[in-house]
Amino acid sequence: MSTQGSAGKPLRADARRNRDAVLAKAREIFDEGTFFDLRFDDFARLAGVGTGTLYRHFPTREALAEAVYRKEVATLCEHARELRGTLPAGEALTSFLRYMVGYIDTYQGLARTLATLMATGTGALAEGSRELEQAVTDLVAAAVAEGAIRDDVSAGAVLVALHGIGAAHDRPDWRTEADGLITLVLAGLRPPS
Amino acid sequence: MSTQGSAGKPLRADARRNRDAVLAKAREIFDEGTFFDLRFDDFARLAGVGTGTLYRHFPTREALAEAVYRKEVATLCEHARELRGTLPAGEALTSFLRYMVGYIDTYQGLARTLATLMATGTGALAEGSRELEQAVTDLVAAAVAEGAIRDDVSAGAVLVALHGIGAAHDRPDWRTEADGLITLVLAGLRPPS
DNA sequence: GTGAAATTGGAGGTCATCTCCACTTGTCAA
DNA sequence: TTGACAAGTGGAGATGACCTCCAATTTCAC
Repeated sequence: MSTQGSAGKPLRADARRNRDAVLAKAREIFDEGTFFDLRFDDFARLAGVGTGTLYRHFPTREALAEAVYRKEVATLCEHARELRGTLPAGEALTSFLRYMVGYIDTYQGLARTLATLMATGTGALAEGSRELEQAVTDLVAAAVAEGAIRDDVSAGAVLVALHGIGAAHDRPDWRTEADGLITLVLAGLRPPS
Repeated sequence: MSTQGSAGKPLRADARRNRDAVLAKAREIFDEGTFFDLRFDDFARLAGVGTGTLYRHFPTREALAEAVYRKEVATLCEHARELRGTLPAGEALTSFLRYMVGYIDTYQGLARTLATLMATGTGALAEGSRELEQAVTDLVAAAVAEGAIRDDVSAGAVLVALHGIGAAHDRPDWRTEADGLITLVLAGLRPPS
């Protein structure tokens, strides 16, 4: 955990303590999926800080969400890199897409929160999204280079599918449908022989 | 255009006029994509009615959105049925999916509004969604029956893909990616020979 | 230890949402 | 046509969430 805020300036000890407390509580509430149901003021109380402090560290709800989201994305990207290093590119891509579904399934609340954020579309997620996007793009590019998948469809198409899976997670039969979509996409990606 | 409200009770002439005025203005603003940026009170002014009247007819923003959305969905479903009647099932499905992308492309504002609504997930869209879902399910079932596509993936998977396309419409390269995803899904749907 | 600078936290201003009800308009039977 | 009652209207104002501001407090370099 870094000793500085998002701007790079070193924070005073008490400031850092408070910032971390807020982040920890936010992550907790993210997981519960109630992040958007809570009054922002009450949230400050829950984290044990005053509203002023909360607003100083995170000027908007979205800014806070983004801070939490960044850690998640970092973890996912890390996993993508690992796969990339240990498997043939085609399998790495397959494995990663399956992993994403499982990940979203496990952290349903998080998925709900993220879906809301994306749709509200304040662009707060731009940076985190770009990182994840890059990871998927790399996997796809590598698979194309190996000839494991067709080369006439962009990685963006796969990302849109993932976006849909994340956004639709409240469907009753979500897991089956998500797995099914990944199956379709992977089948569709096979190079025409 | 019906002469009654959503509950089925016949409305008085002035009530119907107001309701229609609100709906017409709502549709307009839907298209602009600013539906969620507007104060609900101001919206009443724009439609030429008092706030009380607005709230009487549509208790929430979502209720209003749903009323507009229903018409759109009805149009889309009608188109699906037409295709279903004039083309072989496999082609009807292909055509419909391509059509949906074009439709969303044309009505970007509408897409943005719908994406927000879905993510906010008040369930207000449940009924309209179900109708659209049924249309796609029918197309898929018919194609399976004809042996035009594989039978081991549910229509839900296709819907999730569509959901993603609708939700991701703000991506810079959206149109290409959406077309690409449809291509992948269609290719993935081909029966393993 | 001391002073300067950074940080805190909650009281209160601001503004969108929604309710309420005195008044207006439409409907229908005679 | 007219009267009387039901249905509908609309905007003033209550409500409550969001965010700002600044006096008091804490940290840290010297």
